[in-house]
Amino acid sequence: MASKVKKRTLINDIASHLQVSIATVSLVLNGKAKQSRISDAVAQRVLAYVEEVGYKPNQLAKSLRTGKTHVIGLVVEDISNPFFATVAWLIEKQAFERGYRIIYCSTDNDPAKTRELISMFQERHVDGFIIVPSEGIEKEVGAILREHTPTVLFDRLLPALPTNYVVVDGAQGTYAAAGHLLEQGYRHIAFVTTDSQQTQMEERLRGYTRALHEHNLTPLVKRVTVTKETEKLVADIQEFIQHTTPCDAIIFATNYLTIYGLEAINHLQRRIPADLAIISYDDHDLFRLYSPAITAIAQPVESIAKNVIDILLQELQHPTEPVAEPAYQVVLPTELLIRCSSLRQGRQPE
Amino acid sequence: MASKVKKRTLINDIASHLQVSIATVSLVLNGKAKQSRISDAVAQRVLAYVEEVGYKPNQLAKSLRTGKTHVIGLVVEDISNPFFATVAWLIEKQAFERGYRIIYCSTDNDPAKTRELISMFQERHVDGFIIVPSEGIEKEVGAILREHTPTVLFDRLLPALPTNYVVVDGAQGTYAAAGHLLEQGYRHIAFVTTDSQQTQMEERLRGYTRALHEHNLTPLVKRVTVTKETEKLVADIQEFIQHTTPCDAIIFATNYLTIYGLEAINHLQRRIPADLAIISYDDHDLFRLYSPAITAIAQPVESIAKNVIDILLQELQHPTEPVAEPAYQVVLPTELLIRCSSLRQGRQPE
DNA sequence: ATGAAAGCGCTAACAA
DNA sequence: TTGTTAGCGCTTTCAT
Repeated sequence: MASKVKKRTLINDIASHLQVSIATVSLVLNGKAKQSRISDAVAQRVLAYVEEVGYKPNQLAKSLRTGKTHVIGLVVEDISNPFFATVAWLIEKQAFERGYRIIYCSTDNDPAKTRELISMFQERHVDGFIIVPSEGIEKEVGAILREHTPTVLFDRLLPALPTNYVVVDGAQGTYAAAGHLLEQGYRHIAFVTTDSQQTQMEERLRGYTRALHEHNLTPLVKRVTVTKETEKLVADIQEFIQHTTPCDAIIFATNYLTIYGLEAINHLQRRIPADLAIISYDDHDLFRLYSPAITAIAQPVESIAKNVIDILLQELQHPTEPVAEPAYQVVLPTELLIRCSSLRQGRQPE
Repeated sequence: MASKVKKRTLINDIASHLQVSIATVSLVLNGKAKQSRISDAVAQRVLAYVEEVGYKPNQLAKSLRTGKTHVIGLVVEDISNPFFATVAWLIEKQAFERGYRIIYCSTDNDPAKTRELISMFQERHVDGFIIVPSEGIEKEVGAILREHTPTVLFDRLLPALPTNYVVVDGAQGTYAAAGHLLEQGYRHIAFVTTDSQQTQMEERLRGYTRALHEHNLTPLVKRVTVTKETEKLVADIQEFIQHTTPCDAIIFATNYLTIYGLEAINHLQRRIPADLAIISYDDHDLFRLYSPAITAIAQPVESIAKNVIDILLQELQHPTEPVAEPAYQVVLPTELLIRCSSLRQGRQPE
């Protein structure tokens, strides 16, 4: 032994120093002094000494023993997307206050990576899951459910699975957005979405389509193939805009599609909203700042986070009997934030 | 017992099913079959059965026994900042490939929260730390060092502590930026920074100041108080711009300061770069997209991530003797990405 | 080449 | 009221 490493304090050290048994120490530390009728005097001495030496129980050992880690696994699509970052942050904050820790990871919407992450979280024995499910992971989520690990999905759901979830009424959002554009006099409204079949994307498309049909207009839908090569995405959108005539307005189905769309529109030198009106599903700091400011269908991030964590903690504390019908399925409304990008020339928001 | 929960497979189940001892199973699973001279036949049978039933060792028990968790704690200032998000993502990717998991948390630059997070990571027995230190946590980091837990700081360092670190030469970055503005003929160049005393912020200020002094110009420095209320920040910058005359160029010391600055400039209806040239320390997707595109002092994110993880894994695998001089202290260069916001009218980048 | 057994640090049932 | 002790699931030494 080259250098003597300072040994960490153990529960044993506490007990022997104080001349009490380790059970006493453990009980006091876990707030069970009263119910085990340990004298206040002893309890005080234990607490004081623990504080003094800064003793921290080994969570690994504790978790192994109790089967509880007080850790929640949060699996989102992309933690660098402001929407997920904000929701994750709010969830973390509230969970922390109630004694739970969050560990999060991004799936990049890749089913294989999602599977790997779920598996890793299971190995680490998370007490519960919060998942933004990518396509094709019904089996894995089903397995979690079967083990009765409390789980809440958000942003989108898996129709085949009876789970708790918190989602947003995207159809209502795009329906309102299209309605707003129609009211402004736009008639050739396109919708740019991804090639994903996920529920939230299909809902957004549905709201748009319904609005157009009600006005006897033909939907103009572009499904972009999602890829890491952003240049390809931009080029794809650019080509769509160029070849779609007439087209005087576009609703983008996600905030990043809007960003690529703005780049495409810049390349084409079209003016917003003079040549082309723009609305983004999901807001972004950039949209407030952009000139002109971009109209957005905002999602209620605080409410999403609050519902998700409330449901999960409820399940964690009072596990529901595994019945066919999950107890909590929440659908929240969006809010249309009208800014300059969707207004006829000369008009002002509000 | 209302419902029988399907028991998870244990190493015991594997051993007894295969009629071998648990030691054999463990050895095979940990790749020590050869060195323990276990027959290939047995090893194969074990592997096959483990695969078949999908057995996963309990990491909690494993870690408790070995003292290794194969988890690295990553403590950054704000995971929703694209700079940290990108570096974190790159670090995670490389760590994952080498069998390590990352758990990350944001400090919001709050020393109390930082302490809490470090403490939580220690309780969870992370094998190593990657830390973006907020001010006033020398004591905590010192304690980690004393326990010989491998640690790397990045983005900024703690001058009082002999640690491994990976930082960027911010002074060189702002010096070059100021030089570029001077070359473009700007003479009244301001510098907007925060009230933080952290090394990276001081370095950035130093580079700017040196450039101006070399040209016998007076530095115009604004230190903004960082706050959650973004309106206050914007108003603060706006007031500074309004009351600083003459002023024909500004270097912002962080990307978010630039974003607030742009909002302030919009309010004031100043044109970029006709009325005011702009350069941002640290790039951002938005800056490429903005009209006009914003010149930025870009940090080498890939290189930062690679250096950080290489150093940490090196220490994890071959712990250096705790000597006074830490082995790895890396300073990386920045790159000035010249875009339209810093060019005299009519000129084009490149 | 394989098995028995001693812990890692903690909790909680049971004894005293 | 407090102490003793049997595990939680795994790794690894040592004996066979």
